[in-house]
Amino acid sequence: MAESNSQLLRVHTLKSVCSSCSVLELCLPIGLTCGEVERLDTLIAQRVKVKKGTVLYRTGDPLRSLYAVRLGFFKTSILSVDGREQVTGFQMQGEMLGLDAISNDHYACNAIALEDSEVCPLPFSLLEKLAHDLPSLQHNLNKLLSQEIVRDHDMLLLLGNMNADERLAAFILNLSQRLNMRGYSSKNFVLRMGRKAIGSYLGLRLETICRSIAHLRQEDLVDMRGRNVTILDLPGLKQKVTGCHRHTEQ
Amino acid sequence: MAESNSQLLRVHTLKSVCSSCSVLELCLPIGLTCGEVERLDTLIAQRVKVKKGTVLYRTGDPLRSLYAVRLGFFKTSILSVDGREQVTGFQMQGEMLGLDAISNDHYACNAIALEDSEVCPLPFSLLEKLAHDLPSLQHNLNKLLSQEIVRDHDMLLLLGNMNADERLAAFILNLSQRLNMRGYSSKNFVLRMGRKAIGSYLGLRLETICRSIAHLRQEDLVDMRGRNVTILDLPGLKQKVTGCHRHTEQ
DNA sequence: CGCACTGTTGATGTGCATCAAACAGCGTGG
DNA sequence: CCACGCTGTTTGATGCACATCAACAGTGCG
Repeated sequence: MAESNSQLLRVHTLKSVCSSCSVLELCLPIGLTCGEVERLDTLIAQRVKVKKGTVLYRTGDPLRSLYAVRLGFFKTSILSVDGREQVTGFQMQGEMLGLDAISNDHYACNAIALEDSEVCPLPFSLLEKLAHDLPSLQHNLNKLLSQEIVRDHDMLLLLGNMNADERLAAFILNLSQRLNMRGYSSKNFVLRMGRKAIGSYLGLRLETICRSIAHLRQEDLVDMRGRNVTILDLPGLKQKVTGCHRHTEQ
Repeated sequence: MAESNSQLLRVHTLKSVCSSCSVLELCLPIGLTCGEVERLDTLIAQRVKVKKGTVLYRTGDPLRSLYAVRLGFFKTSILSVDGREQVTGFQMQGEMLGLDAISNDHYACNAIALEDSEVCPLPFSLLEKLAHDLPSLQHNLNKLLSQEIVRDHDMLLLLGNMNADERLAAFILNLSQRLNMRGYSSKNFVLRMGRKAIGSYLGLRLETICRSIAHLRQEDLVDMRGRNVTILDLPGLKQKVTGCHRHTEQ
């Protein structure tokens, strides 16, 4: 039995390596040579399945690994003392979980799978060592961290300056674009999170989310029934956001 | 003349090194050995003075250096296309500017000095090389980036869940604590930014800031006249924020 | 089939934005 | 020196966007 188990594990391990991973071009290995990706492979003992609703890590847990999302969908959130939840992000394949834990070796948020998912745990101490050997990996890690900061600043702009309809439009456009980058339809997709989570992310109540959905529908910009989203008028939707959207020169 | 000039520069250079810098224990060199700090010194060609109101860098400028604030006070902000401003942070001595530029080699915000200030430019490509030689420097850089993410997430919680009075209380407490860490009074300090900038940072209008100040004064929590702040009731002020404040286990 | 959960829509209230005016501080120039 | 304008701050009156409370519809699961 031990043997058959190790056989199974081996198969699993072989499948888990970065070099054969379909999200390689969106993940940590961007721009690494084949040889470098192979060394990155050695980090990943195995992929881990995370069932829908399962907590990947909790606030305060000691940092062991960063997690690359290989498949599925996560949300990260922080909790106030009196139980109010602030969703800090939604992560899909190729995106990294746990970056906030580097600050003090403990995760600073909760990460929950919104659907059956799969992650590649990257033991952080090993990752740091490997990054030392592979400067472009180190550079990628730096970039990843910095990108998260830029994203967060964009969220500050959203929360500080946009009204409910604009926030929702920006949210839908953001999802659309990220799905598109991954080869999925940018016009037609299904939400992995409920209205409450969207509301928490956008700093609104779930009822307000519903009403803003109704507004966008009345303007024939999107069709949303339940969790199914169809973008009817992409330029119109963008119009709704630009103006209050980030000014990025170059 | 060239000689006397280089003499002057030399003096300035000598004074600029990390090893003799008073904010060393709050800056990049935390935990570095003397030898390591000396190597970090080689990065810093000279300190740069930045006059009040001067732009240190703008959105879209190519990343050349990160900047350690040695003295003074900065604000960073992003601009929406139609000119609305979102302040993303206020930086004081020992804090780093430009971390968001690593994401794509261009600064993603504007940095402006709120008073006459002084920064240590850290040429980023050199910093990366040096970090490769000094693992603990690399680790510090990673931590710095991650800490910025955690701070930003706290701001999301603030903007998403707190009312005006709570936001202002949190803001004052945050300043008080950071000043305290630097050896200044935590009860008595002067604001370096105007009501408008505070409002932008906290997602509120300047009039609302004024009113919230009035509220906190009426409750005898703080005395604020103009830019002078006196904290009268620290526990009371904290009380105002806890409840909606971040739940951090351990 | 019934129950729980999620989403939708309506009625009402409130916290903050907006508009407006007065005031304080401060440097400039007459 | 004071008059002046400029900028930043304070306070009041009003309106509106979103929260809150409540009822109901749709969906999925045991």
